[in-house]
Order: sequence, then structure tokens, then C-alpha cells
Amino acid sequence: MTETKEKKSTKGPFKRGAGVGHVYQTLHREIIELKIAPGSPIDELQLAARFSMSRTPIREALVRLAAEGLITTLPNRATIVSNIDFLNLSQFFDALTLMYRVTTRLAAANHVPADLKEINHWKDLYAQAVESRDVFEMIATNREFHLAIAKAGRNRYYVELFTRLLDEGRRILRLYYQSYNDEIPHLYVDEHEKMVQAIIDRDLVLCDRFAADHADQIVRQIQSYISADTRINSALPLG
Amino acid sequence: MTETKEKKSTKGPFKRGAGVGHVYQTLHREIIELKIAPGSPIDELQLAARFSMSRTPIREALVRLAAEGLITTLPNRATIVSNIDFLNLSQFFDALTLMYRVTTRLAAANHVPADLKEINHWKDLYAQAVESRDVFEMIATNREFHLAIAKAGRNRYYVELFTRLLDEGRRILRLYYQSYNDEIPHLYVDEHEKMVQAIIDRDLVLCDRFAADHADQIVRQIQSYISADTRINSALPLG
DNA sequence: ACACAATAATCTGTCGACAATTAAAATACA
DNA sequence: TGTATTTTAATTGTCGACAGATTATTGTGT
Repeated sequence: MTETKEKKSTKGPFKRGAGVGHVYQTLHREIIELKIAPGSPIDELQLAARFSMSRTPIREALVRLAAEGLITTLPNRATIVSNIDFLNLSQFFDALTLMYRVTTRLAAANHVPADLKEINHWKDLYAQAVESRDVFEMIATNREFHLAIAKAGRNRYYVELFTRLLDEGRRILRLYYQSYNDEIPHLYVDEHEKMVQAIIDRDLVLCDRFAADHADQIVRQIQSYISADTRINSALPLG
Repeated sequence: MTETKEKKSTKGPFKRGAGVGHVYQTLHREIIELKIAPGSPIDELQLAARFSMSRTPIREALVRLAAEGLITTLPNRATIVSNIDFLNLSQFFDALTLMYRVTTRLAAANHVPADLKEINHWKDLYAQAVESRDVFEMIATNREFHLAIAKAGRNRYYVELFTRLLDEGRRILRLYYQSYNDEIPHLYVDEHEKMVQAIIDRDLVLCDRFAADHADQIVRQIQSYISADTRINSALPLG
């Protein structure tokens, strides 16, 4: 046999228990990228057919997503993609700002050379996305950039919370990207540059200030998007 | 029929989908309270027999616990209760301290009268537990006290992270309660009193300082427990 | 024509069983 | 006797099917 294990058959393309992870990751991305709109019902049978597997592993993936708050299960009724609760956005902004500050500070304190390589990698990709005016790529690379900083800070609790917050932020930005303005992203490129330099210099105070400023920028941007939004009732929960 | 719905039979004491929640809560508590030791294997068949239900709802509860990090699933092999990783305790201390400070500050800013009632309730219960020298009750009520403060702060992201951290702390304290000293708890009673007063006065600065001090106390306490621990290899992961 | 009740359809929650995989036990061999 | 190899056992991951519950549909009465 030239190939020991690639696909055990045409039906089951995943080996033993890898399917759940695949379903989880796929749905996660589709929810974050608003491929599935908030409030949309999730049909287990449909997913089972789509991924060509039983409902059982599908449900396990859904339970994971529910634990993360990405989907909401109405008991005995449909499970839906969680709505973005615009009524409590201040909680989100507050936590996001704090995590920006804390993770950047910790990165300055704890980073090793390998971390800088990763951070610079995403910093460059973000600048590149700005150059080519690819809005979705900007949103995605910006997330990875700040997540790389968080990982350099070496605190799994912060990394976990920050990941959730950045993902939530991606959903909101996607929802309002229509009014995206390409002045702001260039500003972000500069701010990213300054943050990285402060991390390299291990200047905690400067990191904290840059991170706070950066967070304020993003919060203001999101707020301006929302207030500039013209769609009627776009912010109302569907349920 | 005098009773419309209580138990549909002697076998299934829970109605439609309430079983998973029960299993989750029960296992959660048993893990937190160290009824099940870290590293212990979790047998699905055994749990299914114990709760007299199929493996399917058991597995869903386990997936939830795994998402929370309380259990670890080795693929195709046993799932075990997660070990406390003593190598990265500083991450835990750092995050715990930050959450103490942030939640107490927010409580000062956002609390309403009903919150104070809840906070005072648990403050009194803690003091009472100290009086009766019930160590486990101290640990439990202390958690509820600080969680009540966090809830008064009205930020679900912080409440969620803080909950996880406090639970992790409970596991560690349980592991080392043998050397519990009843001088410290009295100090905590005073500190709790001062924190509540600062919250009532809406004094953010004072809240921050008291919370930071309180966190430092607890961190020092845990650290002293660990260094005073005489058991050989008690801090080593089993795997 | 509208409100209400009965019925049907659809989807979730649960179950028992089978397949795949790994750990343990038994056997063979040096 | 100790080590490698096969066999057995136990346990996880997956499946198809059934039962309970909710929503949509149809039917009935005023």
C-alpha cells in the first residue's frame, strides 16, 4: 500500500474523533465571520447531512459552542446563533480595553525573541491588508496580531478571555463593515508599530498607554459605526 | 390522578433534558470540592449507572466540563480530572488579583441596593463560618461573597472569568487546608467589612486598594501553604 | 370570517448497540 | 527469568432509532 491512512473511505474523511473538532472549528469560523447570521436557527439534521456524520458528534460540537456563548439553546426547541447584545456593549468595551492593556503590559514583561517574530509577522500582514484595502483580512490579521501579543504575555486566563472578546469584536465589525473608512486603518498601522517597539523596549508604562489608546480608538470606531448605521432595527434582538 | 407530573417513573427522576444540568452541576461540585482527586479517571459507564441514564447525556456534561478546563480528555483513552498546574501558579495569582480589583471597583460604581443585601448576606455567613471554625464553609462562603461583589459590578465577562478563578482557588485551598490557621480568617472578616463599606461609599480608589491588599493576602496564604506542605511530590502532576 | 381545538409534522433529548482503539493479560521465545 | 508478541478485555467514539415536546396545520364551531 502506498498510502497507509488518508481516508478510510469516501464517506468518512476524518479519523476517530477528529470530526467533532472539525465541526466545531468550521461552525466557529462561520459564526464569527457572520456567514451564519445571529438569530439563525441551527438544525442538527441539516448539519449531520452536511458533514456526513451522525447527530451525536454534531451535538458535542454544539455543546462546546454553547459553552463559549456563541450559540444559545432554547430547551426542547431550536438552538440559534447567539445575538450580539447591543444593550450591554459597555461591558464588552470595558473588558476589551482592560485585556488590551493587561496583555500588552505582560508581553513587554515576559516576551522572548520567538514571540517578537510572531508578533511582527502579523503586524506586517495587517499592514499588507491595509495596503490592499482588504477589510476582512484587516479584521482577521488584527485579531491574530493582538492574540500573538497576548500569548507572549504568557497568561492562559487572559489569552482565553481576550480570544473570546476579539472574536466578539470581529462579529460586530463584520456587522458594520459597510461604513469602513480607510483613514483609520492607517492610523492603526502606526499604533501597532509603536506598541511593538514599546514591547521590545520592555517599557510597561508606555505599553499600557499605547494599549489603552488603541483600545479607545477601536471602541470609538465601533461606536461611530453603530451610531452611523442607518438600518432600521438592526440592533434589536430577534427573539 | 392527584399528581400530574413529578416523576414519570422510578427510573428517570428528571424531566426532559434536566439530567445533563444535574450531572454537570454534581460533577462540577465534586471536582471543586476535591471529592474526586485531580488525575482521577472518569468512567462514563460508571457515571451512567450512577445517575441511571444513558452515556449520551453524561458525555454532554463531560464536554461542558472539558470546555471549562475542569477535566481533560485524552483522545480514545480515559478522561481525567484536570490536575492543578503548580508550575504556572503565577498566572493564576496575577489573574486573580486583577479580577479582585476590577470587580470590586465596578461594584462600587454600579451596585444597587439589592446587590448590597446579597453581599452582606454572604459577608455575614463567612463571619459565621469563621466563628464556628468550619474551614470548608469558609472557603465556600468566601467564594460566594466575592462573586456577589462581581455580580454587582455588572460585567458578565469578569463574572465568568472570576468564577473560574475562584473555583480553581477553592481546589487549591482544599488541597492544603490541613495547615489552615485560624488567625488569618479573622483578618479576612475585617477586610471584607472594609471592602463593603468602600463599595457603599462608592469610593473606587479605596476599593481598588482594599481588593489588591486582600488578593495579596490570599496569594501569600496559598504560597505559605504550598511551601509549608510536607508531602513528597504532592505538587507533581501525575500524568 | 375568526377563534379555538384536535391532529400532524418536525426537531430535540435519550437510548441501546456496534466499531475502533487502546490498555492489560496471556502466551511464546530467547 | 525476562522480553517480545499475540490475544483478550475494557472503553471510547459513532450510529440509527425511538420517545417526548413544540410548532405548524388542519378541522370545527360559533
